[in-house]
Amino acid sequence: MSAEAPRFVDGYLAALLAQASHLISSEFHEVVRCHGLSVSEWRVLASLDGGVPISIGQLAQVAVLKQPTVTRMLDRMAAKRQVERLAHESDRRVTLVRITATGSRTVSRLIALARGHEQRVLEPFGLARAEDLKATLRRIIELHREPFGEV
Amino acid sequence: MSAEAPRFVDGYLAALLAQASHLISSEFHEVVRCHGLSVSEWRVLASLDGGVPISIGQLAQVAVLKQPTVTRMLDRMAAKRQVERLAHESDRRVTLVRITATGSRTVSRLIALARGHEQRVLEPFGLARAEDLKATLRRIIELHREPFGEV
DNA sequence: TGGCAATCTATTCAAAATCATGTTTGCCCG
DNA sequence: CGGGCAAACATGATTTTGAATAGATTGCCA
Repeated sequence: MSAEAPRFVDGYLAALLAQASHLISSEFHEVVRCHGLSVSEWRVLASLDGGVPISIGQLAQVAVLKQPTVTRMLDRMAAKRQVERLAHESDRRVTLVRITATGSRTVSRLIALARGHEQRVLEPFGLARAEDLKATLRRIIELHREPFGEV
Repeated sequence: MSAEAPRFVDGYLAALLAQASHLISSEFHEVVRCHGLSVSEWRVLASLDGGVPISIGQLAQVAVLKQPTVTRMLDRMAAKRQVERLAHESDRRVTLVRITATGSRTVSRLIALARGHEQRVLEPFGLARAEDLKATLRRIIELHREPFGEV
């Protein structure tokens, strides 16, 4: 019967997003480590999956990392032949990054596992509510991405 | 008319959560910095708001930080008289942490601003959809919190 | 066309986070 | 009781991160 004063963080959207993101990601990051990748490497490879080259800046945005972090990580990952840098055709300021066949093999396995994990996470909510959640998140992202964060 | 092959990360829940969390939080973190706090300090103070003492472990969970990080941060914040450590009555392994009056004043201002920011973020979605989002996030958190993460 | 602001990546270096481990306290059970 | 084990926080060593900045290239415009 005691009316617990609700904590600010239990109702604050940013806190809920951070907490949910952290809990869900952490679970899968154990799998990632078991496959010999760091969390950041997994993010980079997952972001590059599909084979379409993107710039370092875009990669940083998608992988939720800072540009200097990505630059350094690419050095290591290129040494391991997981990714490769290539020049932009018309703009020589830009360095494009592409996943290699080696990197692709690695990340394919992990993506399959990630899909399985995601499915287990979303199972209690049902398809409709799961899609609704994703749609809302996508809309939030769309509304808050850097004004000119086009592809 | 070209059917773009959808990127994995555009449909992957963990990626959507991370991206949304990052974008929303980052926006407000600029305000935090302007008030002379680091992002982690803001998280700690916001987590302690309300005045109820909690353990360092709990604080780490709520603030989405590791225990050693919190321990060291508390040293600095205690020196600035924003928080204080106190002993647990019955279990001397536990260190409880409480926000001070000073810390409370600081965080109150920020919380007011955070509520304003949150409102602007959620405005495009309407009250019902906003509450629905929060409810889903809370349920995800509940389902994935450490088995015995009781208060 | 020359020059200047803007854009993009690399680099630097100090601060912060993290892993592994140590220390203290509590708990359980023979 | 007391030894073994687990929990909670602190600490030490190392890695990672990030803000600031440099370097290189491009776009703009007078």
